[in-house]
Amino acid sequence: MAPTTSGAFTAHLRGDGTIELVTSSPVRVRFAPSPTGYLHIGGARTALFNWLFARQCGGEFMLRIEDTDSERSRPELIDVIFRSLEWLGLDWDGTPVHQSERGHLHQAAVDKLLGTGAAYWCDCTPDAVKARAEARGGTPGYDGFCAERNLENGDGRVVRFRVPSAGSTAFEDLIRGRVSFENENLEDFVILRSNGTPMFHLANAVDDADQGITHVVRGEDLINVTPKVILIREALAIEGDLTFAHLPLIVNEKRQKLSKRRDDVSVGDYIDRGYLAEAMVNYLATLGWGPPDDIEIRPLAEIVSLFRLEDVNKSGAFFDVKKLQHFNGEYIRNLSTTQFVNSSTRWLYEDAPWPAERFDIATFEVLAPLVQERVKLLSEVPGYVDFVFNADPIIDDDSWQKVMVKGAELAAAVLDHALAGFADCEWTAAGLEAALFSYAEQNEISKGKVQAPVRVSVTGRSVGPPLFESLEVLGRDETLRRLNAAKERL
RNA sequence: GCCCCCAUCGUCCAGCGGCCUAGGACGCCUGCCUUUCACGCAGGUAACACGGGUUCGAAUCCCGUUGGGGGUACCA
Repeated sequence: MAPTTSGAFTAHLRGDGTIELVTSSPVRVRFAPSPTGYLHIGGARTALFNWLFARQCGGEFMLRIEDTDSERSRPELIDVIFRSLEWLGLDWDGTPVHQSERGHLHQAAVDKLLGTGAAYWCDCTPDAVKARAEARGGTPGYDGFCAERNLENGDGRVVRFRVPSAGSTAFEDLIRGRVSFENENLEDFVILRSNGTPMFHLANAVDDADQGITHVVRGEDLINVTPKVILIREALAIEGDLTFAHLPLIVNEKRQKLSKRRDDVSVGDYIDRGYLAEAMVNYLATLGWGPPDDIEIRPLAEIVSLFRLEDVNKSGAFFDVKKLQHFNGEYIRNLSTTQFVNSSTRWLYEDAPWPAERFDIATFEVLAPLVQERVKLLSEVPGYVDFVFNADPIIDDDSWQKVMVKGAELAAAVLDHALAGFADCEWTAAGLEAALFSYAEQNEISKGKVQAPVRVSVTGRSVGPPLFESLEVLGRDETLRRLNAAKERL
């Protein structure tokens, strides 16, 4: 059960570039989103797996906002990301760190690398780099043009890391085993932009060390940047081990990495559609991992204790909304009625398909249990009760066509029977049932066929909550009025 | 092109050399239950990419092929 740890000491980089070793909790992970978009499914899964790993072994789950690219970062999104994590229930430890506020640490690291010759200034423009690459034969990448020019700081210049020309850089990945890169395939990459801000690799290496991170759990799309981070750590003489675990990507139906613009994957959108956080988290946990006993739907606490980072899959997982919906339906049905009513609030009051003044919570509460066992998404709730809160039912054309037009003869007879029977029957579900189904018995017609015209007349649709309970809530006068209206429309 | 990773039902997981005539879940199909729908219940459909090894024995180990994905930025 014990997670792989790096021991009780963690390298800590001081502002002046020197290193100190500090004791720390055995495991400390971080989720490090870049505020260039909303939190999406992939990020949520990465956060979840980090969180599960930390919570399971009593470690710490930190947050770090990677906003070193001022051009792309959108500060207003940071709060959206926090709120999405809160919605998911992934609580974090300590105060979130913003990389943009730690420029001095990054600068100190760059200075140190410059001082030891592990990095150098470069005045090549991207265009020049590309032009030389094409002249060489199309192999992309920087050619080390400025490596021995001993340039000083200057306008428009960047700092590049001097990658060893020989040897290889490898690391042990908890999920993938040993991953190795030949250094000759790594170009001298930029660590400090010409505008003075640090690049991702540099800030990442420095901050992981400074925050005492022990395990880096992230998407596989970042696996190729790992050797660069390791090279930087080595050049900075950062001690202590960093264990990596690269998670398989979550993919779309074309088996490509989920993309914010191409795929519909914002966590916020799923909140809006009526998914429960518990269902989302539970489903996400089954993407790339499965419990040993094959029981997929279960409390988070159990997942926390069963989860093993080492058991995570290596291959990409398709985000199957159908299966998510099934999970959601299960979670909705497991709610208490009160919880269900509370969870439905925004669909009852905000974008409800009825005039606000006609809505009555007490009436809804009567129907709620019947609705609860039928919906897979909370956004479906209004569709089951709108007939009560609208002055007239919204007639569904297909339903009307099928039941009231094609079955016009039966519909007319049933309506007459209902009108007569409902006029003085006991106004309870049982009383209504007896009054209507006496027609089915007398004429030897299935109850299903008999209830259909009444349902369509009163609710507008051929599907919905149980009919007699619905009528009971609607009331005698309104029911008779709608039955008459439908009869005239026949 | 080059680098890295991956490969079991349509999909998500189980399987870690014999318990596999490959198990569970979603989906789909059948039936039952039933006032519609949904739930529930009982069934069914459907996979070890291919080729070589290793081994008494391979879905499981090794190599290759093919296929897929990720990366290849002064994004992260």
